[in-house]
Parts: sequence; C-alpha cells; structure tokens
Amino acid sequence: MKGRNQRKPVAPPSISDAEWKVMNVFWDRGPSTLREAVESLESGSDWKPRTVQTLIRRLVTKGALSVEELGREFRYTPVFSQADCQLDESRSFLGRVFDGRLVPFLAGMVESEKIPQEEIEALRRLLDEAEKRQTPSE
Amino acid sequence: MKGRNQRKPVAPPSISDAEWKVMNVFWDRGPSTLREAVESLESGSDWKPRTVQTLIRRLVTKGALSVEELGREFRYTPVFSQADCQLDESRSFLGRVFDGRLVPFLAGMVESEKIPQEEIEALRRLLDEAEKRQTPSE
DNA sequence: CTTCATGGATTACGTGTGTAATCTATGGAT
DNA sequence: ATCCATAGATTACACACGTAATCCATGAAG
Repeated sequence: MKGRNQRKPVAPPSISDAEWKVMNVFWDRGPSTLREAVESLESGSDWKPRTVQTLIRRLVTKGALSVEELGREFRYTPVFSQADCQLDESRSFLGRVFDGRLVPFLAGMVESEKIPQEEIEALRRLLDEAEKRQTPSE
Repeated sequence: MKGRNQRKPVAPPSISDAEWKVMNVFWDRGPSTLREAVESLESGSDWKPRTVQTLIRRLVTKGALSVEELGREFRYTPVFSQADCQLDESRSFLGRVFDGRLVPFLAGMVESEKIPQEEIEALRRLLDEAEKRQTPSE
C-alpha cells in the first residue's frame, strides 16, 4: 500500500469544461507529465502552465487522473476511458435537456444543422448495426 | 421605458441543471407566477418555495425569463423557445465532449444503451427526412 | 384593526470553476 | 558553488450554483 491510494470509484467523476480539454490531452497522448500536457495544450489554449497544473491537480483529487512518481516529476494517467466519460456526460446531458430521450435530440439536430450526406449515411449504418446486435437472429 | 428593460440577447443564456427544471415548467405551462411554478414543481422536486424563487430570479437576471407585473405578483415568461435552448445546449455538449461530432456520440449511445426497436425506426425516419430536405430534387 | 401567509428583495454559505500567483525545493547550467 | 527554470504545494479571488433563511410589505382572513 503506497499511501494516498484512492480507489477507483465505480463511476467517472463529473468533469468540467476546462477539465475536458485537459483530459483529452491525456487520452490522446497516454500517461504524460505536466510539461508534456502543457506543451500539447499550447496550441489551442492560452493557459499558463500554473493553470494547467491546477486543472490536473483537481482532476487527480476527483479521481479522474492517477499519479505515479517519475523521477522528480509526476506522471498522470486517466483512470477512466474516454468512452466511459463520454457516455456518462451523454446520459447526463440527455437527462437534463431532453428528459433522457434520444429521438428529440436527434430531431433537433437534423432540423437545424446541415448534416452532410456522408454523416447521414454513417448514422444509418450505426442504426443498422444496433438493430442487428439487438435482434441476434431472425 | 419601464426601467429594467433588458433587451432580448441574440443567444439564449447558459442554463444550469436546476434552472432547466424550472424553465421546463414555464415551457410546459406558459407564462406563470411563482406560486404556479412552485405548485408544478412540488411533484418531482423537494425545493422550498424560496429556492424556486431564487432560481426564477436568476433566470430573469440572465435573460431567460421576462417579467410582467400582474396585480401584486409577477408573471414570468420564457424569452427563448425550448427548442432554441435545447439546440444551444446540444451544440455546447457536442463541442465539449465529442469535439462537435455527432457520429461518435450516436455510436456511443447505440453501443452502450439498448435502444428499443421503435426508437431505431424513429431515428431512421429522421435521417430520411433530413436527407430529403437537403436534397430538394434530384 | 390585527394577524398571518406569501411575494419580492436581500443576504447567506459551502462547493465548483476559470484562471492564475506565490512559495519552496531541486536538477541542470555556468 | 551559485543561480535559474520549473515542478509541486499552497493560496487567491471572483463568479456560478444549489439551497435556502431573513426582512419587509401587503392582501386576505378573522
């Protein structure tokens, strides 16, 4: 037992807007140090290194990143997969805004956004697959 | 000019979790007083009337509800349509979590949720319509 | 007329968020 | 041996949010 050994909670913690940008770096790059994260964020944000450090620390505190000592620096690693966190956010978003219902959400999107043809086809393929998976045979 | 005459902003303000619950009451019922809103919220939340009042006041301040004097009470009316607010939230959610892309969102949903057959069909119809609208003739 | 319930206004208070600066220790450069 | 850049730790600070309580005025009830 190495001390501050926070057990992985069952569900991902809630991740704020700014924190998502940070998490995306770790999901893209895998385990990284502060310096590496700061470099990755240089294009695409104008955060000072201290700001990034604060966000990382908060993510550690809330259990979204784990820490491992690496020489005199720390290396941070996502505790949850991006897919898990995305799913969590998706559910909470649909619940809050659309009473949990997917159909009105997509209705709004296709009505007001111009969905390019190839996306429409991709979406259709998703539905086909979902149907196949759920109707094993027959 | 009656004083606190805030002009309708072009875009809906950002609406928090608790505030969504309140806005939904006004979208459902149309213009209503505090008392009516409190009654509507009694089932489905255990908020004290003062809490509801605070949320309404904040919604007025941020320009999501407008006020009109009605005897000694006020009547509150949504400034933006529910659809507008939903669209706004949808865009910001997709941007934050899925880099703005719809396909990965739906991919996650159909992979991890059991979408009932009739919803799948409803979603397909939405795609068909979207396609038709975007390919006027030809 | 007095009392009470209720609305609006003001105030509260802990936590989360965005955005850092300062303090302290130390590895690397000179 | 000394100085600097940088990491982690601590501290900051205003605004948003969830969740009210208190204060003041007034219409309704008695």
